[in-house]
Amino acid sequence: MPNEESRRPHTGRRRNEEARRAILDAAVELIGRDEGPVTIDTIAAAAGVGKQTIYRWWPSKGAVLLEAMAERATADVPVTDTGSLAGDLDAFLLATFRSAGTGRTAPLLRMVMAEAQRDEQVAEVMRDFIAKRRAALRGVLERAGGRGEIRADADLDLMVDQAFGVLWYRILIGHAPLGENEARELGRSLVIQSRP
Amino acid sequence: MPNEESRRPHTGRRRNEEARRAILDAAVELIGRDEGPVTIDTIAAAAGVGKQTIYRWWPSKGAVLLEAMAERATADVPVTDTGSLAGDLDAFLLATFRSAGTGRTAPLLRMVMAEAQRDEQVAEVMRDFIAKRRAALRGVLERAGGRGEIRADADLDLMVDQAFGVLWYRILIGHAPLGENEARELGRSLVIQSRP
Amino acid sequence: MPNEESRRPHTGRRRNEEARRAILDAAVELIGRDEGPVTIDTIAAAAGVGKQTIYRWWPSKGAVLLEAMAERATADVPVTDTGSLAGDLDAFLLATFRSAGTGRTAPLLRMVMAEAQRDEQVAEVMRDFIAKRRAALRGVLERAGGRGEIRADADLDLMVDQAFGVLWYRILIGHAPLGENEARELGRSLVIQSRP
Amino acid sequence: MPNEESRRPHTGRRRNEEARRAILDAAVELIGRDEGPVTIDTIAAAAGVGKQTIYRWWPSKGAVLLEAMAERATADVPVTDTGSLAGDLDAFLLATFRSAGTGRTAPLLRMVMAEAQRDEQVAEVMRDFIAKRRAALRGVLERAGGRGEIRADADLDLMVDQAFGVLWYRILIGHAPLGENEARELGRSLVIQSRP
DNA sequence: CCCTAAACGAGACGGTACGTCCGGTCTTAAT
DNA sequence: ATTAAGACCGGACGTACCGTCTCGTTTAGGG
Repeated sequence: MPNEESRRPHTGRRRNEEARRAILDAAVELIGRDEGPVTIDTIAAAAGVGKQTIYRWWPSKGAVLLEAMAERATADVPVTDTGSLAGDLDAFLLATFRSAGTGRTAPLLRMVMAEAQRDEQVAEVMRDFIAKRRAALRGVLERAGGRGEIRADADLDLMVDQAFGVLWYRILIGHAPLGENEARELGRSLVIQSRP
Repeated sequence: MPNEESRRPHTGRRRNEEARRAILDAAVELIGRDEGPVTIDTIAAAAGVGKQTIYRWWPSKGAVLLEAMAERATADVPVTDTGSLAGDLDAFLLATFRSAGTGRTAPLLRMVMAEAQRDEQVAEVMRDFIAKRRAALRGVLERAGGRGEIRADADLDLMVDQAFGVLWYRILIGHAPLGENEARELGRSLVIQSRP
Repeated sequence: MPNEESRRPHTGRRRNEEARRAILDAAVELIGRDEGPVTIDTIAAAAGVGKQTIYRWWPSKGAVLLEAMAERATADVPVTDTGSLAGDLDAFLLATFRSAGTGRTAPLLRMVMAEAQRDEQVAEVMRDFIAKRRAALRGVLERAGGRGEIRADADLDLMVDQAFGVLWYRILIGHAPLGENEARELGRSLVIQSRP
Repeated sequence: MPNEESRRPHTGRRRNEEARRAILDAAVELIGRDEGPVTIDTIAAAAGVGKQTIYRWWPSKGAVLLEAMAERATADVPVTDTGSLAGDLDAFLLATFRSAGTGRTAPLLRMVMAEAQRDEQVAEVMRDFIAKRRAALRGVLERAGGRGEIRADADLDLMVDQAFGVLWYRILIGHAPLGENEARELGRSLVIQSRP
């Protein structure tokens, strides 16, 4: 690790961006295809990369998956302001469900969540990631509160967890779909329960 | 495999119920104590049992944990009828949170859920278990509907998933507590959103 | 598998010669000490090596022991030419008995022979090894035949098998010693029976 | 092992002798057929017998095989007196080779010898058995000595071990046949080397 | 234009857990 | 009381992954 002064700016070969991409893509691809176990070895082989190249940049398999997941999530779910709680929720939840419910992403999320249960390091980064997503949704609710759309004694954190809870619960168990209708219905139920 | 007539009733030694108990208890105990990894070997050793005795009756570690989990859940969460949606929900959610949020049970649930993401056999039994718990809560809501306490266009399945979603989401991420206050607040929000 | 041109010379870490030595030595040591069972696990532990490192290079425990045995045998029994059958036999048998009858080697030979009875792969390599040893002794006899020291109708293969038969029989049963006197007496009996 | 008097003729279910035969036959049969491993379980199953019935009468698998082997050996090799060393040796060795070289017996002998290398109890009984066979052959030689057919300084024990050594060596390695010609040639070589 | 340090693909390494097999003991109902 | 069936404890097997450690090669600065 370079020190803060960076006295010797750099010598030697730089990180290969292609390898990074190949690793993340191979990981997602393997999880999505669901053929056999997804291990560091299979990821490395699928990416045409040595194992050490993975361990040089990530501490564990969970970290790789986590980065792949985070990459997709931040790209897909920008927060928009439509002027009404109903509109904002709809936009947020539709984008979120579309991103998370997708064929390739859902298995990835399942894997990351499973990994976080075994690996405390992954769990920690996961909590950070989750905190950001929750803050985004809570921001939507707080803005609506500023507009007087939410009853004073509403538990915003609980509402946030109801939204993400439904999402994760259905992803992990797979007993119900995660389509646009479900996103809208969920938005509606949150609007109703928060009315002053 | 014995046929439905059970023509050949049984020969040979019977299953040792003490061993079964020791295995399930050891598994829960080890997960709860959180000292080192919980493996089939450590469970067998802690239960004073040969590994084969575990594999004779369960196909995998996940199946053992699942059975231990199911045992506790059915014992702890009977459905009661208080006459009102608010009362019924309170009773159900308080019992559920108390059971699931307990020191020993929460790590067990996390482990089982993680296992279900890797092992399709576990996932299948998990889905059965989850379906029963959801049916119980849905029963509470339907009874309230019969009393006219619920608006006609409410999505009962979504409400059920909001409740269990919050529960699992908080267990798996661990960002918020799962105490009596949270149970009550959750019940209240469900009552509000379902009012006609 | 490298072709004859060796187009791709080699990539990746090379076989660790120290590990190989440690494994073979540990195996012989454990058999010699006769404390508890000699298993792949105990060999690996004694050699400070992972089990997989053993299985990467040998197909079975028998193969490990066989290699250890072959190593010792070729080192210890060079063929010498004294000019007379009696002298050559004496030299060969003394060296052979000294090598095979040694404290550490005899238990090794017993183990290998036992293993060869269960494992056809070991048996095959064993037959190769045995064939070489038999050829060496037969060479001694043929050289004597060239000098006219052996009757025409002598069955050289039978004589060879008498020599090695006595050796193995006594090693396996342990009813008689395998010292210098026995080697000399055996040599004498072979000389006598082969006289023209 | 049932005593010779059968003092307590019967209580409870009676099948002992049949079971004993079935076990010994099944063991030999399984070893001879060479299909899959020969374990206590497979022997019990093939004999239509419970495992406990085997362990009631024999201390280990090796003991079963040993008894099967001993049964055949004593039946097949009576010592005869033809009046000459050459004749006696021929008779003894032909009978021995015929018995040991047989399709079903040779694999049995290999198995027993292998077992004796691992199990000291089997080794002990094996040494007894071997001692008897050696004594029988030594008796033949001593009788010839009494007739003046053997030189004074011949090492009778060595000659005995040469004979049995060839036999076992070829059985265990399988590099040469064990037919009538080999028996006769072996007898001839022993006669030659013992001539006064 | 070479030198040197880092990153790379390959793959062997020490280690842990897996799920299976087998040996020898114990328990059950039937005979 | 003995049997066949079969569950039990213990322990070795051979495999799969993990995360680390060499190898020899490739690549990008700095001299």
